[in-house]
Amino acid sequence: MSDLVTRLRRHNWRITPQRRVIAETLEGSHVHFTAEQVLERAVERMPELSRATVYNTLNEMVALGEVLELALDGRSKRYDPNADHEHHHLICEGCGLMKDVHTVADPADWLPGDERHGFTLARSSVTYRGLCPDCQTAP
Amino acid sequence: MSDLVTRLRRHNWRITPQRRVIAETLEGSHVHFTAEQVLERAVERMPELSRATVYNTLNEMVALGEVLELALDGRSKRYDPNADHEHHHLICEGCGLMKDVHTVADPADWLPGDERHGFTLARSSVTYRGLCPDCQTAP
DNA sequence: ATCCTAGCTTAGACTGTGTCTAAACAAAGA
DNA sequence: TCTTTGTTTAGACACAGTCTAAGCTAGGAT
Repeated sequence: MSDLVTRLRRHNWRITPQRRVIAETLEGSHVHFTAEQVLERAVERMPELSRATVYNTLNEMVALGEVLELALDGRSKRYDPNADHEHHHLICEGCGLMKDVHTVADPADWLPGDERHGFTLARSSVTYRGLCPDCQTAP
Repeated sequence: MSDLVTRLRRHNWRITPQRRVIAETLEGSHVHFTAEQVLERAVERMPELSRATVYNTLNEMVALGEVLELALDGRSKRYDPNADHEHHHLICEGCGLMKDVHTVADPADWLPGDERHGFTLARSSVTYRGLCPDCQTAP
């Protein structure tokens, strides 16, 4: 049973068969898929599923606050089902591998008041880039 | 005289009239333009400038390490001429306004060793999101 | 059970952003 | 001047994502 589906249901959001397949596909992997990758995998379980439904559904899950939308490379967006845990991302510049990581404190604490320009801060995210163990040895 | 042009020249990179106009357009503003915005403004000074040259030139300046490419919203990339100063970004979720900010320490210090998964860290960037003073009062 | 309505899904057209290609052009050195 | 190398150009192309109009489905009202 998908935990994401449970969270989505709490919003009184109809869980149609299509939406269930999409949510389970997203959550079933430990990497963060693009919309096309979600479509590709979800279609294996529901061949008539359309591209538009995948895009619509991902956008709605983001709007509900249960999925994070990551725009990290300027190519395609990636979707992260762990919106309920504060975390950040570590990306390999060689192969694109992405891992969730946790910092020792809230990044907002490192932004002094005179650097806030009167903004109210809602959220902060840190992106770390480097080379994963595989890409260090075989560049 | 554009400081970015000076930095670019150090790479033995030919400063053609087109490249100069593009670099000066980028640096002349305190906001971070998209490629299309650079084109739009640069064309006012050099009407025959082509779109391809703007994209090529921006990509080359990024490859030289003198301009940062920001992929923050999944729509278009933005280009930041201040690649020589370590800084981060504060974005208004209302109007999209983006400001450069400085943290009190290196974000890499906040990622403990057991969260690095064997990666070598090259760079870190923090994105703060919230509402700017204008958008707080007039949402 | 049937009908109605609201919302969901679909295929495909469309848009925006960026890349590629082939040809014309410019500059520097022999 | 001629050649070589690198730059610029217009337009075709590719990819990611959105929109539209039509059909479909589920659930409530009768």
